[in-house]
Amino acid sequence: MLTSAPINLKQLAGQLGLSSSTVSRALRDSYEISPATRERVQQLARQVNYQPNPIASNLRSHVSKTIGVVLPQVDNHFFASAIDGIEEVAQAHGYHVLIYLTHDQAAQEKTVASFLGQGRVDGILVALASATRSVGHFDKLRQRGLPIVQFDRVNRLLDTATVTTDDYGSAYQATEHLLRAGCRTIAHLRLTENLSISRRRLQGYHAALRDYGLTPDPELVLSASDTDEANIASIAQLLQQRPDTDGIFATVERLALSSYHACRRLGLSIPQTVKIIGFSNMEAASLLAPGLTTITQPAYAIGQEAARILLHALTKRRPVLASQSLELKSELVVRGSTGGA
Amino acid sequence: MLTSAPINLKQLAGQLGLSSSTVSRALRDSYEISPATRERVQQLARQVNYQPNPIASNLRSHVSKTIGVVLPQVDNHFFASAIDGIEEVAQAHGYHVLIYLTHDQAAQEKTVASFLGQGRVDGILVALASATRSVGHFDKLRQRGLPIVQFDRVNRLLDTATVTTDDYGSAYQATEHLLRAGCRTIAHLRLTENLSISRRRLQGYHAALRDYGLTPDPELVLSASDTDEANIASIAQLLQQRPDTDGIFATVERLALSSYHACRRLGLSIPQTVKIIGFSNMEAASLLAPGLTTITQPAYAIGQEAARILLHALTKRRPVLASQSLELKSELVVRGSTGGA
DNA sequence: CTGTTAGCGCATTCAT
DNA sequence: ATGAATGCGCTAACAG
Repeated sequence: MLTSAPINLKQLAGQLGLSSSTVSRALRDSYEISPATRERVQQLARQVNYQPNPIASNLRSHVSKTIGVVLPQVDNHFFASAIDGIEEVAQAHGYHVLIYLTHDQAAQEKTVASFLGQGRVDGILVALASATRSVGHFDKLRQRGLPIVQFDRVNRLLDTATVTTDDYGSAYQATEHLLRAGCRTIAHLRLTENLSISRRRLQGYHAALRDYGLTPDPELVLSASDTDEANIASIAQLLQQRPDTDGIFATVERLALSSYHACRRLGLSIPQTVKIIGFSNMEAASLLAPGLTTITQPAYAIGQEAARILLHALTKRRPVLASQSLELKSELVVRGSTGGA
Repeated sequence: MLTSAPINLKQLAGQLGLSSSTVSRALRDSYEISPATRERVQQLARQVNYQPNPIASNLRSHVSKTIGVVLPQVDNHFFASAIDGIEEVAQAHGYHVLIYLTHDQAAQEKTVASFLGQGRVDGILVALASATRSVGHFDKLRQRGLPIVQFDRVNRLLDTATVTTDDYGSAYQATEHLLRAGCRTIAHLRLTENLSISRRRLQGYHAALRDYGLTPDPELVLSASDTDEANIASIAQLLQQRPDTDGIFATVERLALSSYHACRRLGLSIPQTVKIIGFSNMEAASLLAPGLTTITQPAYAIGQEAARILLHALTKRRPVLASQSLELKSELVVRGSTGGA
């Protein structure tokens, strides 16, 4: 089926009257090659458009020039932007990006981890699934020497560099925003307990409440279910059980939207009766939604930084150190407060 | 650095007292292996957690079990959902997904095409960059026998199967929606002329205007620039030059949002003075935005179908036929007209 | 049904 | 500075 099979090293060497090993070295700028032949080789290589076979190269050298990216979802603007940043940095370094979606499921993530242990990738970028409790599947890879960087949804039990946002601070800020707007009964919607991101956001929320003289009420803290519909139902239920609820702090985009739905369904007017603030990376949300305040994470930058840390390790052949971890700032976007574009 | 190197075929064969070829065949369920030894082999393989090296396999068999996905962007809900669908189908078939972003630039796309010609992938899924004029770089791959499926942003000059939506029909429907709402001066915002998607959407718009007794006015047709800021400026300029404009039909999500921005900037009230309808796949948009009507493409399904066509070709070892092309329906979502979830 | 042999394309010894 | 030989781990052609 293949028409014009691409030229290979041996054929190139043949045309030059050299051995393939010499050509191989010349192409890789080996120091032990005369500048003259190096130039000659590289010129012909360009001329005939020689493309080294990356598979063969990989088999021999154990370098795939590929990184694996593991994400819970991509239909969420945060991860979409993160991929964008990752891809940009990877491409700039000549790396390829293999992508895997876990749909927030632990089993899926384990399967993916086993794929990643087969030598397809030189390193891994991961945002853990919210359902993940044990990180053994990734730790095994780490112990084998595969560099890993966690971002956003991280777990401290997995000893790697991490790139996160100031979850505590922005949760505090978000809660404070509602408190200043007069809210006194603020619901807290979160993904799951076992992500550090969830814990830290809850702590920020608690701290803000206390600083404003309020006592955290466990009844107002809701952990997400698997489906949007279930979440909307739980939120609606909470709002009915606690009609005094006047504020909602959603720690992820989906839950902010579900809150919107739930309020609509119950006929609660949104900025007036209940105020909603939520993490979200839809640039459109703050533009389109009246009364919705968003906390926007620097998703693109997070992707870039995570990729940079990983690629630095790969190109310098150094391990990834936990000490390289980064914490970036989120941005509170109050509707109307943003500029033009 | 690598601690416990994974076991390989030869070692496995050694432990079983068999030759590696027998083991290889037993693992691949070859018909010419006795059920007894096949069972024995597979059992030990599971026990010692043998993972075949996909790189070596690829080098030998020219099968990478990987598909390449080329996208203009991912910070756009349409493509994000499409990836989701693609990934799901790929994973179900045991395929891996390599992702490349072109940022709508032709040069980037050429580079990517050359990567894809190196044997990393068994097939390609592509949504063309809007800046792409010639498709020679992909056609070369196609001629070499690499199966390609285009989706959404397709070009007929590249003879492959395509998966698209009913661009003509939905553009007609969108324009009609504005006409019925009383609009008489409707601007048409599009990406670029050289995508069939753009042409067909423009035709649908023209047809609707004519059917309502209006003459298409070229002055109202605007092609997008490179940056959002430039687009907002052009749209604002158009709205000032033609203050009679009472409707905007944006053929892509970004342009719908830019229209929103432009109206805001000029202080035009959105459902009252100017009505906007736009293609968009933010499930949130129709929920959040007052007065914004959206046409939602079945992005997830498009991704799935495109992947299915490609994987069918790969697993059956058949070429991709243009006759396998699919056209899916879009959905017009008028604000408030949608149900609960 | 199973074993032997060969080689995918490249990078790396080891020679010279 | 260059070439010859070896093998990465696997699959396939060719025996038996």
